[in-house]
Amino acid sequence: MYGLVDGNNFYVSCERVFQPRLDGRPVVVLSNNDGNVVSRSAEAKALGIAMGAPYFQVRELLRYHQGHALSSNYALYGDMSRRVMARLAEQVPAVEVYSIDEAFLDLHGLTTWCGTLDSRAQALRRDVLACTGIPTCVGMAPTKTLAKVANRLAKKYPELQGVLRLDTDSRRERALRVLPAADVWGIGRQYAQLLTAHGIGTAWALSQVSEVWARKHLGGVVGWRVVQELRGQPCQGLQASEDGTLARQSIRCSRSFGQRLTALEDLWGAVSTYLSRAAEKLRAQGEQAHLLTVFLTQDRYDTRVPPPYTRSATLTLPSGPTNDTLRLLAYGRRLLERIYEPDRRYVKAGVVLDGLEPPGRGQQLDLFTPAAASPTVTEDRRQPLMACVDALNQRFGRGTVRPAAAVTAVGQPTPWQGNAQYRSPAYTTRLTDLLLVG
DNA sequence: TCTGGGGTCCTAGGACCC
DNA sequence: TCTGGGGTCCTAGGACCC
Repeated sequence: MYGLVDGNNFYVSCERVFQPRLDGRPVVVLSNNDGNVVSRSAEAKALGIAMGAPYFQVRELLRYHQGHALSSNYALYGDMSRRVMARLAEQVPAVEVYSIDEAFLDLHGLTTWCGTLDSRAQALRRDVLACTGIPTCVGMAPTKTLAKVANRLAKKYPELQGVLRLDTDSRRERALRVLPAADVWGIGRQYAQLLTAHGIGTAWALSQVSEVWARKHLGGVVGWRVVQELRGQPCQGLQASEDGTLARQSIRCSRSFGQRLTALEDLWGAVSTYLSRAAEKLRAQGEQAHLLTVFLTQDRYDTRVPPPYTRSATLTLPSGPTNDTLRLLAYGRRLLERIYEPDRRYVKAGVVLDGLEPPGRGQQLDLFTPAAASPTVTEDRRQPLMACVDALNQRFGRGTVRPAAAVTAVGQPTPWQGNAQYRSPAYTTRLTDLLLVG
C-alpha cells in the first residue's frame, strides 16, 4: 500500500506560517521573474485565478480583492520542505521525496501495530501541521497512480477530512468515475485532448482501454503503465530517498532575464553564472557529469519570431566526466558561441549537466595532450580550489566567488538579472531574517 | 510592457564496436 | 552481386510531472 502526502497550496502555506496577516485573503506566489502564478490560496482559486496564469493578467483582480502577490522564495520553501519530509520519515517505514511538496510513503504493516490506516494518516497530518505549520492531504492505494487519485479527491472534497483510501474495487471504481481523465497522473494537455476526441472523459473510462490502444496513443509503454496502475496493478515501486534528498540524474540551471538580451557577452554573463551554480550542485551531490548542454530561448509569444524558440547544443565532454567549474566554463563558452546568433532577442538561457556518475570511474585521457597537461591532471590539483569556492559561497552567500564574466562594473545593474519585487525574507535560513517576536 | 524553473522517461536514427 | 546480429553511445526531440 502506498501513501501520497501533498502540501496544500504549498508555497502560499509556507508564506502564511510566517505572515499570519495573509490568512483568509487571496494570496498567490509568483514564478521567478514575477512571471506566472505558481501557487494559489483557496481564496485566490475562488476568484478564478488559474494555475500558471501570467501575473499581469490577474494583478488588478487581486488588488481589487485586497489580495497579495509574493515573489517565490525557494530558500524558504526548500527548508520548509525538508522539515515536512523529516516528520514523515520519522513515522513510516520509507519515504520517496517526489517533489518539493509531495512524498510517496511505504505504508506496509502500519495497520498491524497502530490502529487503522485512516487514523494513522490523520495522525500524520496532525503531526506535520503541528511541527511545521503546513496543512496536507493524504491519499492511500495499492498503486502510486491510484494514491495520486486518492490524494486529489481528498483535496477536492473537504468532507473527506483530508484522507482517502482506495483499497477495494468498489471504492476504486467510485473514485475513478468522478475523476476527469485529464486529472490522472501522466495525462497532460496533449493526451487529454486526444482522450476527449475518443470519447474518454473519466479516469474510469481510461482504465478500460485496451493495451494495444494505450500503447498506440499514449506514448507506448508509459501510457500502458498508467492504465494498469489505474486498474490496481502496480508498475512502479517506491524509490526511497536517503535523508529526505534524492540524487538527481541531471542538473539544470536556467533563468528568464529581466529584459531582452542581444549581446554575446551579456549572454555569457548569464550562462557562466548558471553553469557555476550547476557545477556547485553537482559537487554537492558528489558526482561528475560527462554531458553538457547550453540553450538560448527567444520570446515564444512574439509572433514575428518563427519557431523553434529554443536552440540548444550538447557536448559529450571529450576528456571524460568532470565537476570542475573552470573546465565546464571553457566548454560552455564554445557551446554558447555555436548557438548564438547576433540580432536575436533572447529572453532566457540555461545549462544542463547530464550523464552523472560518481568520480573515479575510469577517466578518458585525450590522445593528443601530454599526460602532465591533461585536463584531469590539472583538475585534480583544482579540486581543493573548488572546495574552497564552495565553502566561501556557502558561508558568505551565493555569488561571493563567481566567474569573471558574471561580474559587472560597480554600480552597473546585472543585465540578465530577473525581477523579484515582492520577495519575503529567508525566515528559516538566514540569521538576519529571523522573525522577531516582541 | 508584462508569460517559470527543474526534473523524469521514452523514442529513434546513425555511428561505431565486436 | 550477395551484405548479420546485438550492443552502446550520441544527439535531438517529445511527452509528462510539480
